[in-house]
Amino acid sequence: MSDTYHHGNLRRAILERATAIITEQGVEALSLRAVAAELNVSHAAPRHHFSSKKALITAIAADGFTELADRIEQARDDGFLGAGLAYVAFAAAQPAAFEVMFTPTLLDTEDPQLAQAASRSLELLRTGASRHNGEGDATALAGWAMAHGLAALLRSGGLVQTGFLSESEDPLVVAESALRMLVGPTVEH
Amino acid sequence: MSDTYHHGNLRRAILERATAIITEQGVEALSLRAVAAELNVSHAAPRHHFSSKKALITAIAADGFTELADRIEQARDDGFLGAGLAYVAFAAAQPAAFEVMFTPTLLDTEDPQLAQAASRSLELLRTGASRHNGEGDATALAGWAMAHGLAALLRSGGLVQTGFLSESEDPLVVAESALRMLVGPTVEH
DNA sequence: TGTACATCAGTGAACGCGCGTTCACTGATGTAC
DNA sequence: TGTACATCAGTGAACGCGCGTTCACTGATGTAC
Repeated sequence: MSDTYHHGNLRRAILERATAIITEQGVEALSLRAVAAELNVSHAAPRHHFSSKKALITAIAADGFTELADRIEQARDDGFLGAGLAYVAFAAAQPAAFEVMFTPTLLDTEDPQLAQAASRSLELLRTGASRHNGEGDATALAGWAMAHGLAALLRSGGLVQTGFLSESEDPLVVAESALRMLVGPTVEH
Repeated sequence: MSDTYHHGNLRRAILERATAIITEQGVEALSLRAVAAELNVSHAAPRHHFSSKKALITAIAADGFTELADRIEQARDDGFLGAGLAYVAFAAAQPAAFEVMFTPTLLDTEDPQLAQAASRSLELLRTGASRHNGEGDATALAGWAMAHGLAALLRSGGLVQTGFLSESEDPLVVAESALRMLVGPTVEH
């Protein structure tokens, strides 16, 4: 594979390397040239797949929103709690995408793929949150905020650093008990 | 002031310009040279006040944590709700600092000023949240997460864009009702 | 089955640019005597 | 009050670097006939 002229799946490989760099060193550290170099490909090669750096980041965000939507959809039977946990689990699994998805200065917000994926997942978040327990938008908003906050603080290391969460605790368990405070002790489904 | 050789308070001026740039265009757009140029000062001048770009960002974060701590302290009589609202209000007032405070890749985490300011405000967050209503760490964690999530989503425009929040609504009112869900209908203080 | 050709995916040299950093310097300020 | 001097805060030229982008190119692939 590495000795052929054509890479085979350079587009996917670029997305994966870029994601890894963002995860490890943050978006500021991302450069097209570094990605190309790590893939042993000329620095002009990525241009056939992404017309600019912003386009690459936008694609990462769009993929992220798609995966997030899929996860929420899969958790739809678990209503509010399911949606919230799916959100936190997604952020933990895809920290790079999460970092980039909510930073509009990095994105081409006009991009139709991104716009569609984003609105699909936010729509699911909204309806999925209230479907099974008749909660209103206020609860959905509170749940989104809490899930988002948990995800962001987990990513930044804030929770562990302050001792709110010990290394050994499962973030999802903590997330569940936090989210439960919003819907009361009622047993769901 | 602009016609003297000495600027007078270049350090403060740099912090302010840098903060404005981050607020308007994100951290990625920040450069020492651009800040110096906007202040009509040679590009080497900032070095007398900040030894590197990271040091500048670290100073912004440290100032941010100090202001956050002050705000939480002032709201201490309002317990959990006060701390949460102070947090959201701070993020709304100082979006640049907020953006930078929880992105460790941008910071010199060894910096003693930063470390001290950060731990002071997180300590206040923790104790302030539980002081007046005997809530445990679980509620404090949930409150922090919710406040952080609200702040982040307000900053990214996510809440308005998805229609969860209309342009005319006061974010703090929304934040209060969301935070209240965590402590129940009980009237405080 | 074999040839011609269009298309796609890569190369590698070159560009200009803005960046952070270094350096020897100079002007302004404050203090000791 | 005046002079000498240390210190501080700025200047401006120069550095090397990595970046995104452009361009003419070439190798590989797939399809029409």
